Amino acid sequence: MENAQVADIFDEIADLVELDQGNEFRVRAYRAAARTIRSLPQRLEDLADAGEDLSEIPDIGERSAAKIHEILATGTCERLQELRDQVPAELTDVMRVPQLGPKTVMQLHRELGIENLDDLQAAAEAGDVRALEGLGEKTEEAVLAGLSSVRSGRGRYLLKEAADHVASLGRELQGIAAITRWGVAGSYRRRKETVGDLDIVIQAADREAAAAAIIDLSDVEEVVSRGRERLTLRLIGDLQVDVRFVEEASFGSALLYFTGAKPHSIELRKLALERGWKLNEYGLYKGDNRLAGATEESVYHRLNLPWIAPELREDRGELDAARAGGLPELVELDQIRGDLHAHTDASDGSAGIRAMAEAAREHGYAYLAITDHSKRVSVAHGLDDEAIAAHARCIRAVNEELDDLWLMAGVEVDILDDGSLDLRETTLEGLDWVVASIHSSFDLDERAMTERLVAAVESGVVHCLGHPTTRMLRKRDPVSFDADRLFAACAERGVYLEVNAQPHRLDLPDAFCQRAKRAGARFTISTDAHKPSDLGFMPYGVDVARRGWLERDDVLNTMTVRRLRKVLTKA
DNA sequence: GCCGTTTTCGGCCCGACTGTTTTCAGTCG
Repeated sequence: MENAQVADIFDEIADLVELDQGNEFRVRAYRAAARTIRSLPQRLEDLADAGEDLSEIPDIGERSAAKIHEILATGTCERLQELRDQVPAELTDVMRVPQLGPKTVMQLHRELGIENLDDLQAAAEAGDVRALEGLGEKTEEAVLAGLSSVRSGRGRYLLKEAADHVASLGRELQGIAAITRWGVAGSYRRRKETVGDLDIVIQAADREAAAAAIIDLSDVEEVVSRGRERLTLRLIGDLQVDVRFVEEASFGSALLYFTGAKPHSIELRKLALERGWKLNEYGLYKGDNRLAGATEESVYHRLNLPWIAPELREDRGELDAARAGGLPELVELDQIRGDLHAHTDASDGSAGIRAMAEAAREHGYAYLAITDHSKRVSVAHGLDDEAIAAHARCIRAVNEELDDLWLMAGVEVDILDDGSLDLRETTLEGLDWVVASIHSSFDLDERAMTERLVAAVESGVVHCLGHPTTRMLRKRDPVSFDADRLFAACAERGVYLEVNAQPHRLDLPDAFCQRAKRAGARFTISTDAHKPSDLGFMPYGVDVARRGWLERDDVLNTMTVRRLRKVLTKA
């Protein structure tokens, strides 16, 4: 069993305990355990088999260790079953309605018999919600609005969608005279693959004037709440924006606090407490005396830590690494020297070889791999052996005309159900660069899928595994495979794992990057461009890599063209 | 439920805002 599955069980217990008894500390303990389990470098199953004491793991005590053993042996645990008997499982959906926390949900359950979203909708429409003690008309309206938002599946936005909002909002904020300085915090700043809302920290000479001007912006649909410190808005399209006004001396501590992630902030506050200080969004305090706060660096520094990049702030080991002086030097966008996955109109792209090459030159790249689909992907007009060979001749002819760009003749070859490849070995051996990917039979069981992927890795003719989990954000779950086995195979055979930069893919996901790196694997970051402008997706791939702790040397396409040629010849 | 150079009990990060309230609980981040 994978760690992620064990972690899911702990998270479900946390959800149900929150409803059942509302002991927030116990809930937090279960969630901390789940988070730790997810980011554990080793498999729990292996540790258990080796007779390791699981309670030695941070955030895992005697009781959680016992539960893990039980889960590994039986696939579930008694505590979870008990909770499911006591609390209707669907109440956790009801908790996702904004404004409804555990207390209110249990009150609705007790007094109105509500067990799921449908019950809640009916009760709210009948006016039963407002009749309850402590609830009123406004709450009922908020519930109805929240229900439609939960049901429509809105709630999380792709990072790129959020970036588009930030760009337009930014242009408008720039024009407001009362605003001295602003910055986006939250999961957007941590470059998470999807974001729920935008957190913006604003320093303003005149808060009233700034707030009034912001409310007046054309994108704003509704003012959700408004106080002296905070302004919450809903934009057209439903994205929620939390604006926080801060003084100059607090700008850094506010940015730090609102960037999170929450567990990272809590750990920092504990470090302050250990020294008898207090950390909040206004600064780091010793009594009434502010020790730091104007910049993030000043706060980290007083806590005896180096500044930590936002992408790492997930409480996935970054604080221990920072204390030990072992933070990674994260890969940066300007270190990328080429793109190793791109399509043309020979398969399902929309531009010719030359147009793609031109676009790569505009990005300042030294190389671009043209990797059209193989025949199995018939909807994409995939190419057979003869067509691929002919296409490669075209690519090389164009390459002859270019003196500042290596246009690599490649392919994205399909991995068939049994792990064999969709083109002949001799065809693949004649190419500069071979990406192998899955585009069908996503529902094979873990064992079969692992065999399939490992077979491709061990074929000896593949350079890189394309979008390894094949997930589509908000649309398709990742396929299941034994990650440790696959990553070990990649490390051993020198096959690169692709971090696909398509905004709806972002695949390999960040947590897998971290694990694969520990296993000794290496990576590419590529856009999978289907038209020239798609080469601009590269920043999103770099974001994922940074969240996955990857450094320059982990990423093949940070190499100069000379080194790249050398490495590929050797392989 | 976890944790410990305040150590086996009694803590657990901290503040803003709203709604339904006469002093605060609940939710959110």
